[in-house]
Amino acid sequence: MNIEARAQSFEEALRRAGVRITRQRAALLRVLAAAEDHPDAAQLHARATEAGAAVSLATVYRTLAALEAQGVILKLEFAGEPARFEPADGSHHDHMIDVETGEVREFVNERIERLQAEIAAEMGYEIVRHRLELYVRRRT
Amino acid sequence: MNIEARAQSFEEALRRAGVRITRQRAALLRVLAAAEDHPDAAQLHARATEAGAAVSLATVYRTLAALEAQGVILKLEFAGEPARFEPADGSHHDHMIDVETGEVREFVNERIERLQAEIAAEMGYEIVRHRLELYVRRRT
DNA sequence: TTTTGTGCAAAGACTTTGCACAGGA
DNA sequence: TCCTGTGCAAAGTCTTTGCACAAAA
Repeated sequence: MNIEARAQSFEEALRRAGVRITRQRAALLRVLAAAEDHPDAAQLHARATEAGAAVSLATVYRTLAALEAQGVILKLEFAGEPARFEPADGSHHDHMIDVETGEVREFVNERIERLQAEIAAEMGYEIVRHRLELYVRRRT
Repeated sequence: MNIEARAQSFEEALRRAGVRITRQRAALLRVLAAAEDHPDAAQLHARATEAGAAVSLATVYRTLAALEAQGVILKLEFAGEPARFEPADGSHHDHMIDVETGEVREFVNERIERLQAEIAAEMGYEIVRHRLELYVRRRT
């Protein structure tokens, strides 16, 4: 999905929620749509500013909250750092964080997903959501 | 392991680190050793106070940091709540959080552990630590 | 025009820290 | 005695919010 199309789908999601598309939000949606990493609120704010669209940090947080409520972005809360955000288009995946560089990589493993569901079921629960993060170091 | 024995092992760990055992720390270690749930700093503070041992919240945080640095307790950072702590005696386990009640249950699954290591290895990494949390709801 | 959004600064939640005094070893 | 620990309050970090003004629809 290209950047503009993704930004459009963010706009639709917000409109669906009865939220207005303002200059600030439009700019922020494009910054988010273009992000290939997993930026935090401050980084998104900086990128929007850099792109010439002044947006206050408060608005960044408010817009992120609205997008998250609509389920079009995901909030990632890794250990000991500010929350990061990513578009929620694709399929579910988990994260691997390089403790040396801070780089985040995504991965999926069907077997792990299945095992999680089984474990929960055995204990009498169903999974609402889960969080699996591998903090890793490059092998030498 | 009974409470006193566990508290003793905490003391030893601190002494090994060249940390003094003060009245406050001794009290806190006992509160921690007795905890069967996964209390946060404020709860530990309240329990110590209730037990008649006044400890400031700052000291609670400082002592928890020292214990964590020694590896005898683990800091759990679940989504959207203050950090919780648990003794690190037993074997490794992951956590299942009931989103309705906040109750935390522990579980282990050897297969998931192995799969995680495999995934990391395939991508050229080794795991430093990991975090697996299932946010669940009781099945109806 | 009506209603929601924005920016700012203040407040909030959790955690850490500087400093002067207290108290372990 | 010497040096670390303690309590307090202040500061720090990330995030949310009240309010008056601005701007979508």
